[in-house]
Amino acid sequence: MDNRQAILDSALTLFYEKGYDAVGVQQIVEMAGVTKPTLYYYFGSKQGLLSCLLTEHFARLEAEMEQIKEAPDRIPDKLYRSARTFFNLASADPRFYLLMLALFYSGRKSEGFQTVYPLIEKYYLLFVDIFDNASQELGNMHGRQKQFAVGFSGTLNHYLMMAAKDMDDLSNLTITDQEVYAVVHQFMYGIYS
Amino acid sequence: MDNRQAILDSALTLFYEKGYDAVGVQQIVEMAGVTKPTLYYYFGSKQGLLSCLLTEHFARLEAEMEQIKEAPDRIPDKLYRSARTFFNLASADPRFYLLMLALFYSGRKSEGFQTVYPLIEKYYLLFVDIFDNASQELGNMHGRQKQFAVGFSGTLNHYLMMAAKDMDDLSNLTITDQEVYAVVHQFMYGIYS
DNA sequence: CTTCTTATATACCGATTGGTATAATGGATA
DNA sequence: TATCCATTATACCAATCGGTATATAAGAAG
Repeated sequence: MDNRQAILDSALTLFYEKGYDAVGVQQIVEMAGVTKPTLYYYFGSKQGLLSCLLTEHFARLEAEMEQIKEAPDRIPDKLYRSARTFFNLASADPRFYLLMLALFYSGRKSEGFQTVYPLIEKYYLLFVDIFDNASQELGNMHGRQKQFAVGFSGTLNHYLMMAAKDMDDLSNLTITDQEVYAVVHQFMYGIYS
Repeated sequence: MDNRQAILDSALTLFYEKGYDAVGVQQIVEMAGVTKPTLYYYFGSKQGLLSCLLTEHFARLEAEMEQIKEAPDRIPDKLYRSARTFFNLASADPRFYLLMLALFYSGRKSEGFQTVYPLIEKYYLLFVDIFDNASQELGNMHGRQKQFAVGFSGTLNHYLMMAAKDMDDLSNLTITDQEVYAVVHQFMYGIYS
């Protein structure tokens, strides 16, 4: 048994279910079957645990997103591949994705928001970059790149929120390629019009 | 001085800034310039305070949304008026709207979510109703009314999140009629296509 | 066998948590 | 004046909060 991993998994479940602030470290270690010093040995603090949890999950996006950014694809394809990547991440562990959303929507001065924001900003800036490099393809964007970046990621998040909403068993959250296409298609509609 | 109102206002600010779970009742009463028994006299519990806070703000929507539902307008007009109403609510007090969003995105088993959900569901069902009564106008919706309802309210929330994102002073959060039109227009695009 | 390092548990810390028992205000009513 | 009711403060509660000092167990290295 890997205690470190057990702690991470228990924390993810509890943070997702009840929220970061509402969960005590005591509850986490009990669920993981360890004691508090073990948690503090690996993660240093409650916030360190959250930070580590988020960073390790976000790492899965890293390579793939970098690839998409550098590829010579046209905008619709880049957006399609990005959406597919995000949806795959959400399917792989809905708990993580929904926790991320909850933290992102929480108060700016909260520990949770401040922990997740740097990670989210990274991928947000990557989207800005994609739209920046596409001025020639989409014509003059009049500085609306940021708006599109926020809009696109917001659209993806909203779609996943919708998909997860009515499920009580999140273990088989899947988004088909047709759905991905439809989401990106509808978003592009808004850009071209 | 109205102590009850002072408590509600302090709670709204703190809940919005740091999150419901991260704020203690002690902090609330200190900011309001009262003591704990005063808070418990008026609201009974911390959750009672939140519930009261949300209910009183939601009440502003009540009449207007009921009017929109009963009106003989066509779908685009109903959606436009609904959007305008929601945006006005957000403008009137961005703290409340963003708190509501944070609670809605928080874990299903959290006190905050369970408190806000019945209130949100009410207006969600109202949207479902609007789309239900519009089958003849929009053609066979193949049971996608709920999807549209979630999608529409999600679009509004997402737009307000966007608008509030980069503002450090939320006191003048305004959404113009042109913007409202654009948002609804883009959403309708997705429906007809 | 000894020493060093990694990993874990017992038992504790002061501070804060949501909540309350009790009493004292102060204005209206009788 | 006496009574009553709404409102507020002092002082307290057990429980939990995030975090730690100390000791110990186990395996690797010398």
